[in-house]
Amino acid sequence: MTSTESLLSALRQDGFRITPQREMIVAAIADSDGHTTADDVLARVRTKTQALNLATVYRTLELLVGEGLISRADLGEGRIVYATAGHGQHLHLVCRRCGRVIEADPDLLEPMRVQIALQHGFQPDVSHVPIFGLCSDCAPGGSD
Amino acid sequence: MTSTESLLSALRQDGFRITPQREMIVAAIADSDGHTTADDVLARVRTKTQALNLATVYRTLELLVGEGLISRADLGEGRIVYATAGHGQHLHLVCRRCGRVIEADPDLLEPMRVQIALQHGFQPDVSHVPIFGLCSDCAPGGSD
DNA sequence: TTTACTGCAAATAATTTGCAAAACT
DNA sequence: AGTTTTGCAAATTATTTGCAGTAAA
Repeated sequence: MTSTESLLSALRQDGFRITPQREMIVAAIADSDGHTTADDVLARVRTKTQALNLATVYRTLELLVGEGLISRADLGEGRIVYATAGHGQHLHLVCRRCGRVIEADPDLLEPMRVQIALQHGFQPDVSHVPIFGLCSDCAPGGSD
Repeated sequence: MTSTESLLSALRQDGFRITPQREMIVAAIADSDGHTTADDVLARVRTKTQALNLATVYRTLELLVGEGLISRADLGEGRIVYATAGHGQHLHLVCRRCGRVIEADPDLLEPMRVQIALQHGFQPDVSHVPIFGLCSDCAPGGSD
């Protein structure tokens, strides 16, 4: 079963209706390799049909996040990205200067996650963690 | 020398003018225990005088961040907080559900920071790191 | 048939910007 | 005096919302 199908059936099970718009939105999220924005979802769907409004994208994204079916990461500067929950963990290194987003090994978060859970009873959303800073190209005093 | 004074002299050294507005804004940031928003800065200053416009707050905050004199952290949902750079490191645990922000030991970041630097040449802004998730009160299946 | 969902357009809200007046150096 | 900075108000951008029509179940 594709991830699109499982997301849709989860929605249906929770009593929500499956509309063409929702199908297309979910497919667009699943298609993206795991990082989409509201705008991007609209653009992807619009390559196929005009039958989708941005407001609907927002509403559907909100619905999916609320149902825990997709995760949401705030990369700063209004950049909010979504990914299917089954897509695995992400550690995004977001460059404050050039805006570049680098993927790092999410296992690096494990020790910290465990300690935070132990010390504060806080459950970090390790599925999608943004870390801000400067990439090698933008860092001052770098070796380049 | 207070941190307010050092920030102002740094500004002056870089060729910027010291205005009453900038003095008040810098003092407000230093006064706050290290976490302020643009709105909060305006409110703090407004308790003393009306001679300050929100646009000026934004411009000054941007200036200070650009000069590296204060750090800026995006806590999501439009919550952007500022802190004086000399205020030490912060690890914010931001609850996605209730919005609570818990302070954690920034040393927890060290191992990850080192690995990220080694593996990607990326320099995380460890002065102010937000981690999103669910606090003990909001986490499902918690022990409460 | 019933009620949820969608599209449209207007409403929000936070931040940014142009420009003339005011003020730092 | 000369240039930067400020205040004001309008512009911008992303997101949200009301409402009436459309469609899933």
